[in-house]
Amino acid sequence: MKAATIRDVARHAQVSVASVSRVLNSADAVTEATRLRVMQAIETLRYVPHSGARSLSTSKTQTVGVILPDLYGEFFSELIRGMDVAARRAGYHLIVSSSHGDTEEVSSAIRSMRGRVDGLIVLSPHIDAANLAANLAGSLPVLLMNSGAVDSGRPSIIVDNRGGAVTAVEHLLSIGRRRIAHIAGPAGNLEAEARLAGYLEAMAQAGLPPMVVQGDFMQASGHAAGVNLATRADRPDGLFAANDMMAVGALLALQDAGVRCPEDIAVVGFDDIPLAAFIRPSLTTLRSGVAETGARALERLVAMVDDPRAAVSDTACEIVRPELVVRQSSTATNPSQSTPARTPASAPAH
Amino acid sequence: MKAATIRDVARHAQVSVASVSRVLNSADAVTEATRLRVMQAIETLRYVPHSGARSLSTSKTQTVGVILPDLYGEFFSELIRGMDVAARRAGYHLIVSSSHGDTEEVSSAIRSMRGRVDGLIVLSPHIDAANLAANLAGSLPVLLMNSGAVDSGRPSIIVDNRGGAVTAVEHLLSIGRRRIAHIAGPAGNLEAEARLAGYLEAMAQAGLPPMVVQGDFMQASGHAAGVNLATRADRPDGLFAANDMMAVGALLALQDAGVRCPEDIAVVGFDDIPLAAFIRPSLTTLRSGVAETGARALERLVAMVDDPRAAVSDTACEIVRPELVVRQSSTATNPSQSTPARTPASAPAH
DNA sequence: CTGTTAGCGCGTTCAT
DNA sequence: ATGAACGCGCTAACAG
Repeated sequence: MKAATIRDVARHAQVSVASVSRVLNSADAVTEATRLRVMQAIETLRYVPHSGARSLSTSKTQTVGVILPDLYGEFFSELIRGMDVAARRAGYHLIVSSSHGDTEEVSSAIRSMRGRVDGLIVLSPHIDAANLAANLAGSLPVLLMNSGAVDSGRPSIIVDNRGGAVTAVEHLLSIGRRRIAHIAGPAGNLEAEARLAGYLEAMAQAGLPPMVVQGDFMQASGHAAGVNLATRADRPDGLFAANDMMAVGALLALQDAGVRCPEDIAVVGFDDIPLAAFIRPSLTTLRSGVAETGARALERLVAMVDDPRAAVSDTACEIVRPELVVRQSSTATNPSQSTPARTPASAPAH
Repeated sequence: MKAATIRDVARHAQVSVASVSRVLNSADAVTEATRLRVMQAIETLRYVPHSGARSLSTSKTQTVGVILPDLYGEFFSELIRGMDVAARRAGYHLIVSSSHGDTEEVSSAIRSMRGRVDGLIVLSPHIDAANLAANLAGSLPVLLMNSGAVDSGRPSIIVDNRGGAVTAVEHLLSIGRRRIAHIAGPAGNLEAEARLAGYLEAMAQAGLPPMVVQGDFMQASGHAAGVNLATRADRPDGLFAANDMMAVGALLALQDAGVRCPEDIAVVGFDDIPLAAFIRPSLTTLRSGVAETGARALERLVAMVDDPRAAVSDTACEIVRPELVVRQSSTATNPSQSTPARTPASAPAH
């Protein structure tokens, strides 16, 4: 018992396939009589349109592909959640594809998307991967995220990582911290590098020596860095981690080592994943609105898909300025230099 | 400049489309000479097969759909991550569809999948939604998850929620707790109800009166429940929350109210989401291996898709027995009734 | 208002 | 070994 096709319905309703198609998705005038007969046939045959066939005919899949480097952690889940709500609002489906480490995998993933999606959202924090993606996509609309290529001339959304990092350091300075360390993200990752650059810039600006520990965005590396920092002779009194996961890892390591936060060391993360508000002390961080950004990305891509003109005219690189969210982990302990707790402050423009 | 089709390649290589198709995906003998010419043409034309057209022709999409009630929280992100790795390993794509509250939305979502996927994984914790899904899918293979229908005769994977709940309560009893409360999940949710049933059963077994506070699986409801419990005259000394998110919410509320954990109240959650290990005190919980279960689900579905015989013979309902993971939140404080910390114990079979 | 027909891009017999 | 032709299920011109 195979699924019924439009022809089965037509035969059963004693009409042509065109008429069936019309009652299904056309505003074209159709006699109420035939409309009823068709509906009746659809009902009894339990007919459901074959979207694959429809896609081939209309060359529209109502689906967008999302290429991700990874799927681990709350950052990505929030991102997908944001895209998902926007997608269902626009009547689109979402096909996710992750774990694309090297360039080769990314290109293969993109190729396999052809004829399957109407557009692509590509998250590629590695050099060239973004442009590569845009090229490989052929005529498919592509929206780049966090590609680091601010002036690529391609539709993209990027977070002001450098500016956010500067804000983080300035915040730590404002509560009297001077020995500020940084846990960096993985080398080669454009976002990690931009955050490192911002940190270095702000430290230099303040005339302070930088103190960088290597990490890889994962919680474990943050923990290792925390252990490292806790036992140093020149233990820092401030810490800016390149993302929240590492900040949390460091926080736990410091606490286990008996270092108090924020008294002994104030900690700032990046992303504002939900977890940041749950741990104790709650984590000061830079909120980039992950879910909202994901939704925004999908909306822009859909606009490009729906309107070919938008696809060519949209050459904008939208920049998301992260917002400082002060929580317990960096609450001022020195009354003379206090910062209002839990009051989000806008990040300065850069 | 539109994308090249197989015909363009054929013309450019001076061969028929059949030959092009052969070099692409057939082991059929093809002259090395023509093979080279075709490859050459593909290269210069930057030809990429149109998977939509291929799907229509082969009636195989190499894609599976995942229908979820929600996409919020680490539970679902872990689930998708597990499915994603299994999918890419099997050469399949993943199309996710969430936010399906009522039955109507679920049915609509399933309908829109026809002709787009080769099979469906449906997570529907509401009554009938599961069977509904299986019916609506027509001839599509469907794998049900956490449907609560143990004996539906349909391929499914369900967690032994009742058994896990019993284990949780028995654990609390084993460390000397007697006034054990439960934060329940949303009414109508089969998983929540099974966990509640297990709690009630274990309490009755121990001859203790139940104490249930209503929740909805979200962190906020756990927090509210925590506030409630903290101020009660008969404040409990043990707490079993229907999932980790609520357990964490309750934990924070209790701490803010000055109630110590585990000294004053021991807490146990359910799921073992990553967050459970990060908070302090770390959370004792029942691990169901969310990512692994997701991967397993996808593998079974793919088996059904690849082998029609499997699709009919596979009528098994795989049961996942959650494993107790003891962490700080329930570490025995009474030396005479200690439980080894951080040593996972197998859940008893039921 | 309705039916016929030609594609959409590709896989696949069936001849040659 | 290779090519011509048909079909997958549906939409959209074009006639009638």
